[in-house]
Amino acid sequence: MPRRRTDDKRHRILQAATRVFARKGYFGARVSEVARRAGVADGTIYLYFKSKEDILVALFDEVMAEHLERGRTELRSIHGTAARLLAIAEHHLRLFGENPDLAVVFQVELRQSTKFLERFTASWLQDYFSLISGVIEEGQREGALRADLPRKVATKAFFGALDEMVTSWILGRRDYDLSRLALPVVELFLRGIAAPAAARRVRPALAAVAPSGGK
Amino acid sequence: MPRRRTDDKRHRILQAATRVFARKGYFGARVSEVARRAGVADGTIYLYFKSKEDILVALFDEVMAEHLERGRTELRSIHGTAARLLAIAEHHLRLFGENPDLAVVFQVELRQSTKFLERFTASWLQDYFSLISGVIEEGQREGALRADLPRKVATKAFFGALDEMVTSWILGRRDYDLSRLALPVVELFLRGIAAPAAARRVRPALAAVAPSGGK
Amino acid sequence: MPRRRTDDKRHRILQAATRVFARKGYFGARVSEVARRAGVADGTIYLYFKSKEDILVALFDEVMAEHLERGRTELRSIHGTAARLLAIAEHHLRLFGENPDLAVVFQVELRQSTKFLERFTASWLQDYFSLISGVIEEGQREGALRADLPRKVATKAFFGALDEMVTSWILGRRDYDLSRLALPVVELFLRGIAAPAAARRVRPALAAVAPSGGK
Amino acid sequence: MPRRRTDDKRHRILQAATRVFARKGYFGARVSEVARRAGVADGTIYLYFKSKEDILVALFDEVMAEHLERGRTELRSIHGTAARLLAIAEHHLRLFGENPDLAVVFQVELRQSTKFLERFTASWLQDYFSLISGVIEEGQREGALRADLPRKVATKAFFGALDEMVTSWILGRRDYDLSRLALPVVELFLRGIAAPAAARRVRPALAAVAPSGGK
DNA sequence: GATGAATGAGCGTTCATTCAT
DNA sequence: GATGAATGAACGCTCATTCAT
Repeated sequence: MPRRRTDDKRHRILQAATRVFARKGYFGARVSEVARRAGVADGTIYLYFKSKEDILVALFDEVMAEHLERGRTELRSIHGTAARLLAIAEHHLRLFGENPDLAVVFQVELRQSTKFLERFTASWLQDYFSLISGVIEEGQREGALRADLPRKVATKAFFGALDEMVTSWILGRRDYDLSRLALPVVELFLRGIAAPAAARRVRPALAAVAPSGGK
Repeated sequence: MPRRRTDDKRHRILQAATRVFARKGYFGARVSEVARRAGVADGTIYLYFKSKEDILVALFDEVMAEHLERGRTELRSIHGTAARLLAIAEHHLRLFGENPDLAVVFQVELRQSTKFLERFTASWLQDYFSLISGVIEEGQREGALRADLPRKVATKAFFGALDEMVTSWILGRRDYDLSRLALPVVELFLRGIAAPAAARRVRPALAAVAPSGGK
Repeated sequence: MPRRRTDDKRHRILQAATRVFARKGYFGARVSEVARRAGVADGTIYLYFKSKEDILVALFDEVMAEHLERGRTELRSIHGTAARLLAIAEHHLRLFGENPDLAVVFQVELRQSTKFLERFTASWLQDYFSLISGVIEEGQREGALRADLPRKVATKAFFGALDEMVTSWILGRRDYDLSRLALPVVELFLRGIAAPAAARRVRPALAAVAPSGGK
Repeated sequence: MPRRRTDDKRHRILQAATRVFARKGYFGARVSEVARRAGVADGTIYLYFKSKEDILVALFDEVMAEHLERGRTELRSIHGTAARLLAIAEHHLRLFGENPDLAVVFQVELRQSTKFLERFTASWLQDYFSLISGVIEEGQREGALRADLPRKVATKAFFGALDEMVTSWILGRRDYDLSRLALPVVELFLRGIAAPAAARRVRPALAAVAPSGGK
């Protein structure tokens, strides 16, 4: 598949931007540094992107489009709720574990302002939540998952847990394989951390203390 | 404990900063706007804070110090792992649910750059993680919690889930009581989402598909 | 009349701008050069003016307001159409003859774009035309001036003649006193250049050749 | 005289430039817009013109060369000072009245900087002034025009009057035939605006008030 | 000749910070 | 302590011009 010279240049700019945004932060990043690293002139950037912000947006849109597409494709051949959730988790953790710069951009830089975050939430995060939520719903229909927990909360908790794994890894020494955490996260999500013997007492215990327990 | 007039000014600056940072983002916020809103001159800000960044750091340090202190105090009078986790979750969600501007600053603005995020992780997040981790450890010692899950992963997952509740709430319409989510989050954390009958099959099912399952 | 420090600074910026705009042209002028010449920092300019363009506009508005005001005041004590027209002409030519930089800005830089020119026409030029036109009208009422020429054309011709004196002087060696031209210009305007004996034949002669002569 | 294909392209560029310069101003005009409008590639412009500035210069040189040439030719068959001045005025006003874009460029854009204006003055304006001045001189020799007015001042006044007719027309609604003004302008130039009875008193009246009257 | 992608110098403007009052 | 006018370094972006094809 031959790439047009043009696509190559665009790609190099995105790569350079990922690197620079990850190291300096979006606001700290200089367009001229992105250009230098991409091996193009400053002005060339503006032949491919409308503005500095547009680079960030394109970066995230394109990565996410591909990530989601791959996720959906893979899920087609995987059956069973547990296996599917594990696949999602591994995908997620692998994507960022293998691209730490990308991880930094997604975990940190993209959340720079509610503006970006809202855009990001409005587009791919919704899709991602749908993907997860769909798997959960299916599990509930099949009886593999409990139906007495709000699905939305469960979806967010699952995503939040994965997200925090990535964030912690990024900010830490990154000296372990991030995707290895998929298994414990999914297991925790499915079985909880309560000891089996204690599990049946969880609900009454919580009900006793929760401020809304009386309702 | 009488407050000096001076402390009042400092406090007003922090309040104004919370508001402005929440609305405009840290980089979009203007020191002069913070000053205006605080009812002081631009230069006055620098009598109380070293720099714009210092305002953000002070903001977060002080809020967190108080939050953690209150959390620790409260935990002394609460017993039982489930109840303690619920207390932490409620505390967390109530703090931000009652202070949306603060929530925006903590969820979004503080994560603007790895620099801030690292500082934030290095200080109070470590303490917060210790608090959670301590409760989990105690639960494991007492037999209330399983010990076959990495405690660190569980801690991060718990925090990540809470964090995501806050982020979603901020970015959404904020038309529900955030702290109400404490109960389902804790219950999910403790019991998992797998149906009781299916729960015992989770581990073998995962082991069968996990790439690292053979280990 | 004590000047506030602030007014002094503003004034210095306008003076510096006049100089720089005259020498380099508006587009060729650098804001930093204006600042340097005014002895202020670049940013200080923006405490007094909204933008580079605003400097030009303020320059012209203020000079013209003063010029017109003085012109109107002086005319009050001058009687007779010829004397009044002469006063206007001398005022005009003296203003620019004594301030060549100002002249350059007004004759050249201000006409840089229809945008400026329209603004300039809409505001003070209208007033200036009214001033001239008023004197002509009065002369016609008093019988000192012919009424068989369109007053608007006469007004523009008078102004155009003065304007061209200034432009030519600016572009030339400036080695004569510009205001000395007031007298011949006014005399020409009043009596025309035709020899008295030939004057009465002008109209028939023109009528014979003018394309619209038949009407 | 067959035109090479090449000349056509050059011509289209000049036409496009006239349009764009008139609408956006020289500095506001983009070379790429001129290219687009001319239907050529950006780079092609530089095969025909050395620079953006060169386009403007060529535009004006070529229009003026043709205008002057036509003017001179026409004057050969016109006799009588009044008729000749009228011919010049009509030519002038018709040229611009029929080409408003050209008028804008000549009245406004060309005067953008002393640099352009000086060049313009040095070349064709001198020729134009010579043309007018020649007619006046001839008139004076023949006794049709007074000789007691500085010829240079009269020339500039005549040109200035025409010039102002064009400028006013451009900036106004352009809802009348510009060339119709030739007749009143020439008549004014020849006979002046003073009422015949008052005309003989003009000189003494002016002498009485002119600051240089005592000389 | 013609193209148009690429270049990179250049500048108006912003705003955190300072400091004379 | 408090002020707010002044500072000036810093940068995203534009666009006339070039040149490999």
